[in-house]
Amino acid sequence: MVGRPQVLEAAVRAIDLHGPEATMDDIAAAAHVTKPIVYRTMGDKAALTEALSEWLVSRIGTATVAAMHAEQTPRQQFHAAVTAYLTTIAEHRNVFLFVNTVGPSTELFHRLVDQSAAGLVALFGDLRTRAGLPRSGAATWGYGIIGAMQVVATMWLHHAYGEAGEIADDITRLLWDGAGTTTGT
Amino acid sequence: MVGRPQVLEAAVRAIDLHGPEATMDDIAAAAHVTKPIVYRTMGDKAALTEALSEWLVSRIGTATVAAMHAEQTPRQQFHAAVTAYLTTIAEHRNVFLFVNTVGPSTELFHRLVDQSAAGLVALFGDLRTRAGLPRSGAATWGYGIIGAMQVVATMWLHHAYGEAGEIADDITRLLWDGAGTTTGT
DNA sequence: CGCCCATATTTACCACCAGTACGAAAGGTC
DNA sequence: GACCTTTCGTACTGGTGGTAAATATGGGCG
Repeated sequence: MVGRPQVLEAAVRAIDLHGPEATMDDIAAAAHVTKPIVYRTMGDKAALTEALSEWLVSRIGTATVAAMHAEQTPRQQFHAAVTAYLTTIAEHRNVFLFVNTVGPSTELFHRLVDQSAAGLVALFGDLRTRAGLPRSGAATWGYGIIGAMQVVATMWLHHAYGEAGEIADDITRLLWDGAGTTTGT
Repeated sequence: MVGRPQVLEAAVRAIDLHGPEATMDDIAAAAHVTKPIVYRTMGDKAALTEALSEWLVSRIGTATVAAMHAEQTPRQQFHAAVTAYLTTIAEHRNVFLFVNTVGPSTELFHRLVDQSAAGLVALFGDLRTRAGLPRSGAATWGYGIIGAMQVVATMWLHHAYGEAGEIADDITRLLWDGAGTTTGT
């Protein structure tokens, strides 16, 4: 009897080995088990992907809280969170790419994005109301930040330009300071 | 003899009809032609997707120049460009979703992103050097803006929350003004 | 000990879609 | 009219997600 944890761990191993194109058979083989077992345990590929996403998000979360300190300014905390995100996905590069294999026009994508955005929405919802802005716009901010991180990270992994810290500098200048204010226009 | 324009137009029609899951057979049928013809004309699905992306980008471009005016402030121009982007993809919703079916861990995705980012990189590269920032960071800004627009647009099309103008307001507050400066922290 | 049933697992399959080989037909040339 | 070239359609392959039916495994009971 093989459970979710084993299959998940096997999936990570298979994806580390075969890259983001790892197939369900590869994952089953890595778990020393056959495909129907994987399907009985995990549901379908979307569910497995969702589980892997949660696995990644949790890693990013712990890396983030480890990097953020109370005495930092909000901007410094934002920068630390971005750096934690980048270094974590770099460590689990293939899993990140596998999770991001899901096309943006799928139901799973919407769930994953809404899930990831939830924390940001709560955070910026409060900040916005305190600043007199309608709370509703926080959703757009959440989506925007998720999307920006996603694409920057993907292209960064692909082109390998710059260090994580430099990339985090520029992301912070864009998302926190704003492109317009940074360039003085 | 059927050429690229006809196939492209047929692809748009087929995708409008069948949604973003339209298959190569659907497109061939819409062109009143068989699949090998489509492949001889367009190469493969990636090439067709790339052509559709260029088609969309060009529409967005004309909508953008129509919406931007010289007497506007840079911020107003940015807002107008975002609004043009959103309204254009809303008109061609399924084509947008089809193009975004391509997984972010593919070669095509990287090309499309680099392509779309090129203009932004040139623009913000100049602005950044004028502001004393290293030009290199413009790539990250380009990727970030592309990603933010992509995900916000996808979720907006899916959830249909708010008007294009409102979404553009919030995107502008995020990407132009900055989340930190807008919320006063 | 031997039989039988329930459960767990594998084998073997289907459906679907991108991409292509090969044959048929059409049209031009001598 | 016969031959050749070019163009197109049919029918296939390969590979992947997903599943149904056959099969092994193990435990209770006569």
